[in-house]
Amino acid sequence: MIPAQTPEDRPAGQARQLPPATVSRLTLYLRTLNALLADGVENVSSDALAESAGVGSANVRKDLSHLGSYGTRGVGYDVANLSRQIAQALGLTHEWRVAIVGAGNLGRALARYAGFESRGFDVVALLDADQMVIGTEIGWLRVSDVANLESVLESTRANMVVLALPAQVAQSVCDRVVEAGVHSILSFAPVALSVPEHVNLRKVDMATELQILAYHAQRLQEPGLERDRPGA
Amino acid sequence: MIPAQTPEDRPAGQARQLPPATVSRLTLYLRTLNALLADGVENVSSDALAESAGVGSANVRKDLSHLGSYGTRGVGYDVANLSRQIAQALGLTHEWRVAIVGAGNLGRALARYAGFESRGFDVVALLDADQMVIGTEIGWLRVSDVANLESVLESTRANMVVLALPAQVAQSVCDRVVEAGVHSILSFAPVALSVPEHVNLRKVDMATELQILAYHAQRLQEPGLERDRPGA
DNA sequence: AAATGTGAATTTCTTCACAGCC
DNA sequence: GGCTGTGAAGAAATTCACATTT
Repeated sequence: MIPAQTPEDRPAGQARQLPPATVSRLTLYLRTLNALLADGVENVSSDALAESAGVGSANVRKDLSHLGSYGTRGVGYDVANLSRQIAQALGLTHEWRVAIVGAGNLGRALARYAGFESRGFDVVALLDADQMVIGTEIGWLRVSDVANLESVLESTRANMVVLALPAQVAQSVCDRVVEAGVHSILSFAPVALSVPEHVNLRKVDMATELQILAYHAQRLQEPGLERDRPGA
Repeated sequence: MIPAQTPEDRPAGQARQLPPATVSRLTLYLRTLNALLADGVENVSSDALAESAGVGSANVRKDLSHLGSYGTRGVGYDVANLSRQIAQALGLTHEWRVAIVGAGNLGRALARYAGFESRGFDVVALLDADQMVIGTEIGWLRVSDVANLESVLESTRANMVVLALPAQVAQSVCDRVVEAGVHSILSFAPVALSVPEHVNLRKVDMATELQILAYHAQRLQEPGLERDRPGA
């Protein structure tokens, strides 16, 4: 009978489900907005945002329109307000406590990465399986034994986990993390992990990125070598 | 008008431009195939590949069909052959020499990351601006002075560059890299870089990934407006 | 005049479903 | 029977273009 909810229905600022492509671009806009904010800039156009994110301006406007109408025609967007709206839509007003599993080269680099702290992500634990590493201090954290994963997650109330460990052990640690009730996982392990439906898993894979570059590079590099037909 | 050219036109093994989404999945299939190869498995079905890459099997078949018909109906794909075909399509038969700029935590982690070497990417140089770090050995490499970027890129014949440096200096180093003739760049700097048309730039951004996780986590966590209570 | 917000058109990507081959 | 390869259908994302507002 009554439609579930018309757009005007929802409390201002409470967007319904955003398209995935939009979500990832919103993070880019947010970064630009925060830089502008630091510079004291008050207004920004969709064109300027598009430029700094490397997308089209119509795309920016459509993305932002999913959050509501926060722009002013003829003027642009208020930097401070839009930054706030995006942060809220992305859930960055919550407190996120991140545990990093794996204190190898990558895990250590991540633990010290200033970008996390400055964006509202608190690194609350660093764990490893190597007895030589457990107990040492890295950054301002003491490395915990991954054998105690469950209790560390609980005592630190971590609600996100970053996996920075070898492919061989990634799945089993991942299972324990899920079992322990953490449902947001970012994996750097070069392997596909399987998780239950309700778990959010994202992957970052550096070798994959290089391979994609290789594909494009190769195609530029041999423009017409063995091509029977020159040009289009 | 006459269609440009039919698929049968192209020399076997010389694929036409692949859709971007396909390229990134091919890297996943390749990883699985190489693992199977190491295990001595000879055949694999699109279903099995789909499972290990976390996509649908029709998607796998469509992706692979862009390379040509390398499967056998009723049987599946020959692991060794398919691995070779994908590697070739991705341009991994070339020799890729990677220079890493920035020997901070992340740069060091990348320099030691075994995943690169094992996938045909040769890390040939590591550069930094810090006099305390220049000249020290990390992994197999001696850290060079980024002031000599151009000559290092030339002498090592690097054809890819990984940027692992702070946002403030990323653009200027990026410009020098492009000017020096390297057209494939993977950036870990949390900033949008602008490059000429013909340069391939990819970005990996850890803070962005966490923000996307935060968005999804928040939605699960939100005390449902019209959501069922998560009790099951 | 300037720039947003948005339906409509377009392109790209995914999924379906089944013919064809082993 | 089992599994690939692929047109056709469907869904998602992007781009266009312009009415609308300041």
